[in-house]
Amino acid sequence: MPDAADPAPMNARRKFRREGEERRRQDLIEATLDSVAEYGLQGATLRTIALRAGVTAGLIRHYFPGKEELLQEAYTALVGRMTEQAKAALVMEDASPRQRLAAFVTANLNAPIIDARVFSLWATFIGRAGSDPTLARAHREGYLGFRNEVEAVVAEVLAAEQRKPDANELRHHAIAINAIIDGLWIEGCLAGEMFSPGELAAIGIKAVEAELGLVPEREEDQ
Amino acid sequence: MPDAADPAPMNARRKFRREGEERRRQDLIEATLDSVAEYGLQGATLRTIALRAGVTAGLIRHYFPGKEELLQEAYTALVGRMTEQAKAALVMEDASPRQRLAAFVTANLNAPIIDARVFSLWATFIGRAGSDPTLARAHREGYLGFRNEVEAVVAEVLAAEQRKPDANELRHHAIAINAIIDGLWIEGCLAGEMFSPGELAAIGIKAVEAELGLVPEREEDQ
DNA sequence: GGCCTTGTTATGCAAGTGTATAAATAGCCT
DNA sequence: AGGCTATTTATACACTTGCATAACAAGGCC
Repeated sequence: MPDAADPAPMNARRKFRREGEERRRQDLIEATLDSVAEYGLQGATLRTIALRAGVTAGLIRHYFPGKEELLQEAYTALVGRMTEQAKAALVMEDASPRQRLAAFVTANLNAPIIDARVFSLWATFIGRAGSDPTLARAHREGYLGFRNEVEAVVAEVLAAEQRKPDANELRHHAIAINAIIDGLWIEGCLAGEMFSPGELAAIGIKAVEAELGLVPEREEDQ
Repeated sequence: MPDAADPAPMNARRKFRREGEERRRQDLIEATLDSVAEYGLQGATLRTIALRAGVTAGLIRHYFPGKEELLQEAYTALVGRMTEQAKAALVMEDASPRQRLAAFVTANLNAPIIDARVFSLWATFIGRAGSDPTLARAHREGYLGFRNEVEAVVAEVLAAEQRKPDANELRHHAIAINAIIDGLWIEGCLAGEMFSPGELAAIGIKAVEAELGLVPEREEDQ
């Protein structure tokens, strides 16, 4: 599509800038995620991605062996970002284990983790995990990492309450809490406008504390 | 392109049987779901679907205006089947509300609802809900129907315990329980072999009863 | 400034896509 | 049994897709 009203030679070769390698790869990956989120895997063609990245399709092959690899790298980048953000909420200094757990739940049930675009991406990719071992492994690792984090905090919380759960108990708590967070995350991503701000987090904290058998805090302590 | 050296008529027209209309549509929808589950939306081409259904691609156009409509009908059929199965566990005569709730949780966390194929389908379609209003509405309706069922049972359970929750309390319980079931469902579908049989259901029941503040039953009562 | 490397564009191609249309035949009706 | 009709197959087509290759020019280097 040449620009119609242009005095300069119509079939002039497109101007371009040379970006650094890392920058270009990053841009291409981001454009890929955008395209997948918006149009799905089928709509994310090399041309669409290139258009979004502001380059022409051929360039992609300069940075990636093929489309498959681009998609895999994009997915890896996505899960990396997700788990990183999620875990970031756990590094609170001088906070009680219980507060850290609550903060963790809250962080996972608000923006930017509750986000329709990220959810769309997650669902699109995870739907292929059943038949794509690469995706399956990427997910498995992310999931187990997340659950281990949960299990660690749970152990701290219970220890602070003088309770000594055995390994299986701990595992079950982690699985359940993980499920609560995942389930609420999905609900929030898919139908965010059905919940008032902070409502999901409040529901999540109450559910998690009930699961652990923690006695509700008094109003003024919160 | 006639085959020159062949005595028998190589290019004989393929034999076929005429199936009833409803049967054919059903077969085509099933073949579509199979194809999507196995190859994803991009891999589910008309030819792939037709091959799986044992017909040729052209026939699809005889039953559906286009691929788009076929996919939508397939998704509608899927969510219909899912919610139907889920709710079926609730129609237990002469069982206490608490037993019915437990049965509901158990049913949702075992085969055939815990199923990698169904999950793959769900994820693939739901990933497009963000940009496809038709899919979004189909999901929304299924989700709300499910949550209303949950809310109804929860109300019965609490009533049986002489507790009178207000509307908001009830809603929050339903949202949390829905999340627990969804989250465990995902974990089971994605990594079923990580859990022993019945383990997810046990975790789910405990979590749900904790959420509702039900006191654990004594061993011999279970 | 003029070259040289290589990031980038442009063009081409074979395979596959959804859709349209024509040809055939299965199976019901009389 | 034989014709009719609508289901089904077969073929064609325009278009898109991922990938390959050639032409080009941006920007560092001397």
